[in-house]
Amino acid sequence: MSTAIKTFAARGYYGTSTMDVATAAGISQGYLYRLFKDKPTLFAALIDYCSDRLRESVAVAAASVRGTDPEAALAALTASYDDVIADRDVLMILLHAQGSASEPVIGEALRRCYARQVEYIRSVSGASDAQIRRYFADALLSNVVVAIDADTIDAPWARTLRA
Amino acid sequence: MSTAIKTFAARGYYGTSTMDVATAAGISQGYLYRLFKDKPTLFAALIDYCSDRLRESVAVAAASVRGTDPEAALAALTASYDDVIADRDVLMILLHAQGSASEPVIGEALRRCYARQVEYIRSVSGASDAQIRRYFADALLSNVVVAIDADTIDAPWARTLRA
DNA sequence: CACTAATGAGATTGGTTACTCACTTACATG
DNA sequence: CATGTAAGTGAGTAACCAATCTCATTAGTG
Repeated sequence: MSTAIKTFAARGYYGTSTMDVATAAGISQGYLYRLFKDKPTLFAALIDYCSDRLRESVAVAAASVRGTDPEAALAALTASYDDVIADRDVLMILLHAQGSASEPVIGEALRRCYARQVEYIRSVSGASDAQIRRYFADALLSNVVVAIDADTIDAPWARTLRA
Repeated sequence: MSTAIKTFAARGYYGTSTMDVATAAGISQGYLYRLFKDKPTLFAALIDYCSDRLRESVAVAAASVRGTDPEAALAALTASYDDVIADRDVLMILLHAQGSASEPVIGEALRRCYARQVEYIRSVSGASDAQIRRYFADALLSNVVVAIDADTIDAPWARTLRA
């Protein structure tokens, strides 16, 4: 499962063949189709997996700030998000998923992921709509910074985009 | 050029064949390879085109707020950004490009686009790093909302994500 | 031991892909 | 008219892809 994520993370849904995934996972392509109905279903399963990882991370961070005000709680969640995307794979899957959302099964999985995340964050932080929106906006900017390697570039524009 | 954008916008770099693009543009696939060296070069050209569109849009909005304070200027720019992504194609190209940034030619084009945009916005608005970062974070959230069709969904999480 | 179900590999199929190339048309300019 | 060249085509090729089908191995059960 995590090998599949690594594989898809590199070149996305369309850019990765089922053979690539099977080889990386050390199984035959045929067996892959016994484990998953088809390619969209496989990719959607990876999104669900990433969704779980994100939720776990939020849960851990939320436990340590129970009872504080929403603003401080969100700050802690943002910090934990930066931890999750540090390994770059979960992040890239979500990023690629956005581009493959026209595939129905994938689009649904992605919307499920966002829905879950928004409501969970709302419930543990008690934040307002505007605050939650800011949280996601910051997270998405972090995504892009990592995706385009702006975090390793020493230029004014890159320094501006990262905090 | 704009037909190529429409085509790639639907399924991204890896999900769109050069044949798809040629057919949509009403030319033969062979001629496409006379116009562009190879597939990555073609896609990078589209990114440059989108970069130009974005810059134009910023230029127009900036002209009408010359001399005001940075905060108000940025607000105007954000509004103009929402106009640009209204047609959804430019937006989708940029979104897909993030997922194809591992392709060297594409990654470079994308970084060029961001660099240009950041510095241009800085120069016309005089905004601080933090303000510029907020501008981009908001823009990226708008991107995602459109990409996952959250703007047409009537659910609490979707309403939270859009302003 | 015999029977069955799960787990796995390999070959195959029908279709698509990026990219090339030999060839034509149209339009110049001397 | 001749000659050069830009604009354009259609048929290829070799590789690759998702998906399925067949066959071998293992494990468990009675």
